[in-house]
Amino acid sequence: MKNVTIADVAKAAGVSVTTVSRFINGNYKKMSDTTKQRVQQTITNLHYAPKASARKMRQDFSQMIGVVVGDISNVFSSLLFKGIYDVLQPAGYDVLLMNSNNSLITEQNELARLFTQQVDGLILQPNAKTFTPYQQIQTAQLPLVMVDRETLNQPQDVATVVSSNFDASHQLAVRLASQGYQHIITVSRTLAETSAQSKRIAGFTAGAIQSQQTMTNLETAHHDRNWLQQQLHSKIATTIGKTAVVSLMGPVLFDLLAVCRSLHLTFPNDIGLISFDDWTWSQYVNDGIFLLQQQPELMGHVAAEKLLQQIQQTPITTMTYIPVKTIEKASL
Amino acid sequence: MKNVTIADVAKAAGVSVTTVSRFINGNYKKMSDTTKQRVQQTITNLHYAPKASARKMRQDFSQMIGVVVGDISNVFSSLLFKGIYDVLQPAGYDVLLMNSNNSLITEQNELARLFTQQVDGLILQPNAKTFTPYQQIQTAQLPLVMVDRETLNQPQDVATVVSSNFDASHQLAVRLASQGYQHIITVSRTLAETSAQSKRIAGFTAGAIQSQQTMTNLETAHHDRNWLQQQLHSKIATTIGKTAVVSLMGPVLFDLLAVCRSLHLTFPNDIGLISFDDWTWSQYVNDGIFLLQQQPELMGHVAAEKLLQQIQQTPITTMTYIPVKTIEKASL
DNA sequence: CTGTTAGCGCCTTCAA
DNA sequence: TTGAAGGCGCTAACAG
Repeated sequence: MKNVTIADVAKAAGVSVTTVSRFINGNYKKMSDTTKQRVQQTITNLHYAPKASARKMRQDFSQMIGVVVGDISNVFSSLLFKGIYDVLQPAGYDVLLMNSNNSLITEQNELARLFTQQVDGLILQPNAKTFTPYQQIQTAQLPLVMVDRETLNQPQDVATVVSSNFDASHQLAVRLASQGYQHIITVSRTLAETSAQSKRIAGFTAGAIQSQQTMTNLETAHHDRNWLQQQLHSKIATTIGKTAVVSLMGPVLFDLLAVCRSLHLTFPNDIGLISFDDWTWSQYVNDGIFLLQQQPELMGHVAAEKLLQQIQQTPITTMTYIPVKTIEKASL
Repeated sequence: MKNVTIADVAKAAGVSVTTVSRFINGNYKKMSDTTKQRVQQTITNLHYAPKASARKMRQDFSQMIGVVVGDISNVFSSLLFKGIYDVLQPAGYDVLLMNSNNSLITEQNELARLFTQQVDGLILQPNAKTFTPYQQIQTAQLPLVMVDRETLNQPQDVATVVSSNFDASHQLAVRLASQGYQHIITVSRTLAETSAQSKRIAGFTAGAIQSQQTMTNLETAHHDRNWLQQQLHSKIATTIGKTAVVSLMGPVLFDLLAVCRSLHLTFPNDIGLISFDDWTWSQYVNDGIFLLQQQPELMGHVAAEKLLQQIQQTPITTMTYIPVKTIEKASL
């Protein structure tokens, strides 16, 4: 039982390949009902399935979209993908998912592969600081949507979907002041200039200046949990007034909780504890952790829709900010 | 600037298409260094990228693998995918990811699309109870690996990777008895016969019989949290002896924690609390929740490796059980 | 070491 | 309402 082609179907049905092709593509206009029936029948009999690759040769689109995320084992990425998929699949697109491991080199390699696959569009959580490595995509006229991270020197017309990280952080800082917190300590894992974390730091800094609080960031990238513990201990021990500690990404919260336990710091008594997190598990830690939550699924949704619009040449708004949700819990 | 083809490169480099083709495919054996250089140069100059679809027409493989998971927003699925991807991508395969939403209909539709895309192999977290809907895959000689769920009437030679759900549950029941627990209540969300949850129930039941404990399952699929609360309350209120409550899947643990809080049940004092969960967030709830943890990433790894072996016609062991890890915490 | 050429399966213009 | 035929970009005989 070899590969069955459109010709096989045509022969078996006693019609021409053209007719079969028309049938496949839903061009029923010029086709008698009898023919239609017969073709349909033969197709199911022979288990015929048209081959996408052959199709792609003749058309100049592939009905495939490439998605490159930073780390699919991350809740953010997987929810983002879900949002994307739920829009693209019903629209008739198959999705090639690639995982860049937050590495620019891997990412560039994957982009090359997606080019080779002739995807009709690209949704990208970029790893590079600047837009330069993505210039080629624009040059190739390939519809593109950037998600979650803004690159520097990015042309105005590049569609982008990010969280309102700066605003949410800024507002929270001001609110913290109004609740009597005089010091803010943020804890990040990486300081990549373009990362969401940097925007958050910037937001808190701006808010702290405005509200006359102190603001420090602890960068844990090259340190272990002990280091964090020491830093936190010395900061808080030597400080007068209420301190709020903010985890700038989900995984950091794990570290922070461990450290608090070791240091016998309770919240909201000893410190205020806040975290950015895209997952609500922490509502079961004590009376819950105060959360700033992105909306990755919504972001995926919006990004996919923008991509489709680009493919259909519909003009789009290029920069979209998705609000960060505040989940109020007793840790503050 | 139109599509640049292999012919364009050939012309520009002053060689034949064959030579270019050979170069692309790494057939350097019969090629002078000068030619090689020239072709390389021209390719980069022209930004040439070979088109996968044209290639696929000539070869009978696509270098693409289809993966269908139940719910990508689930930690299990996303870690599973990561495991798969980390093996397949380095091996030169691109991965088409599909999300069946745990629906058989969606899944079948997606399988059809993957056929159309002529994937070289399939990794599937199946939704059907029986193997029948997947018969066609076998008939089409398409390499296939089933993950996470066993179907009924499944041919012996179908490669499968599942967690050792039964054994882990069985052993835990026995252990519970030895710790003085006389009653086991499991809480599930669905009772799909082939689901991992059913295997777990079976394991606990077998262990309970062996150790002379009572064993009840609470099926929450068509009920709300209130119902669960009432059930649990009445069971525990009317019971003499220690009771262990087991969440059979991660999300159920959320419900259970909420219910415990409402009923003022503490663990391990009032009840023993245990959960299957593929995510370790719960270590920060009180002194941590006792966990039975699958190893989705490892499962993906193994599944992908099995698939590659099938593609290379290497004989494989068809059924593999991946051990469930026990994370001992104070909730027991 | 290099080139010529025949298809792979499908869509689409053109003709009937 | 249907069919015939060319060609999409690439690979792999086969021929130098």
